[in-house]
Amino acid sequence: MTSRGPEADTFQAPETLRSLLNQEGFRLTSQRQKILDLFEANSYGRHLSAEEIHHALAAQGKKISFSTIYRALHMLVSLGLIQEVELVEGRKLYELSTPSTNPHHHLVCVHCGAFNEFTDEQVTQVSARETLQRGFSLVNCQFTVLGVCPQCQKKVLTTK
Amino acid sequence: MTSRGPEADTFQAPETLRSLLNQEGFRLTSQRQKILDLFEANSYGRHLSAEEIHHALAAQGKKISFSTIYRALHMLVSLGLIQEVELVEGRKLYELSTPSTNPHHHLVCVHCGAFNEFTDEQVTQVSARETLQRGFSLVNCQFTVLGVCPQCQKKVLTTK
DNA sequence: GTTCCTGCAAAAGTTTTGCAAAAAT
DNA sequence: ATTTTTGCAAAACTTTTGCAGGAAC
Repeated sequence: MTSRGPEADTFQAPETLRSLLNQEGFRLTSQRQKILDLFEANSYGRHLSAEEIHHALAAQGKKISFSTIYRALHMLVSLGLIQEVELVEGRKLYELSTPSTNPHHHLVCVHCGAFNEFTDEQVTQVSARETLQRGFSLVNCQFTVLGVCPQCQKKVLTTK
Repeated sequence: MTSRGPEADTFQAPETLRSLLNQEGFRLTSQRQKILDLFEANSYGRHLSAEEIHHALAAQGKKISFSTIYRALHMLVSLGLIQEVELVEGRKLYELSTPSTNPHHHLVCVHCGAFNEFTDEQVTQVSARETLQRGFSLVNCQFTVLGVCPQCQKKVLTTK
């Protein structure tokens, strides 16, 4: 399995998923379909962990083992369809890929874990510039801003 | 243990380490001293994992248990002396804190794991702006750019 | 002397792997 | 028919925790 690199930044229409997989020597299984469906149903900035995927599918009566989930996630990452982000410690999250010209970033509350997303042209430009300067090819960038959200600021003040 | 927040961004001279700890109800132990020494000896952008700390200290004939290492790291983070970064998956790295007005960011090769650091005023401004806009207080920000370094680009081309 | 800290060993949590049965091509 | 994929169970890996003995204050 090799990464497809930065050019793989457009979504695949559902009907082409099978041929995309077959093209790479993979097979379209109901498990993989369900997992990708879940991402697409949650496309508005939802991040999913393996645990959340397992739970959500179980709730729909579709039990998929963790090994299958992890293997599917790795495959989807290697195809460039989803990306790994690490907002929460000790656990990987996955989200649908966005075009590399328009990555989005995260503002996370260190107390409650709530997060906002934002896009920023300047940040995108910086990633392009830094990679170019050093001869790297750009794969992806993650900008995570950690702070304390307004609600938690109040809590902290009143608790102490 | 509570976070000291963004104001805790100046280094403590070694002789004041004890009083800093005592002030917070902690004690200065040889283990904690050794761990912090290691960070200071590696201050030029070195990131250390718990495993690397354990190994480095063992090499100096100073065996410290993982539980002690992890507990010390947590304490040093809560005091604002070091910070957690997640460049490599599934493992936390720690580095000496830098002033919050001058955070540095990372350009990581997804193939070999090599990384460069850089600072960027624009990125710093964006983090300040985003937190302000949403009423968050800024704790820290991590900008990680993933790419393929020049050496690995050559390897990939010749191997395929 | 009291309180905090260390080390051990065991546990917890997430992710990975080997293997036989099942499914996709 | 062949090759990939799944599910299970077990392992691997990093990190956390309980507790008795030891160190710092």
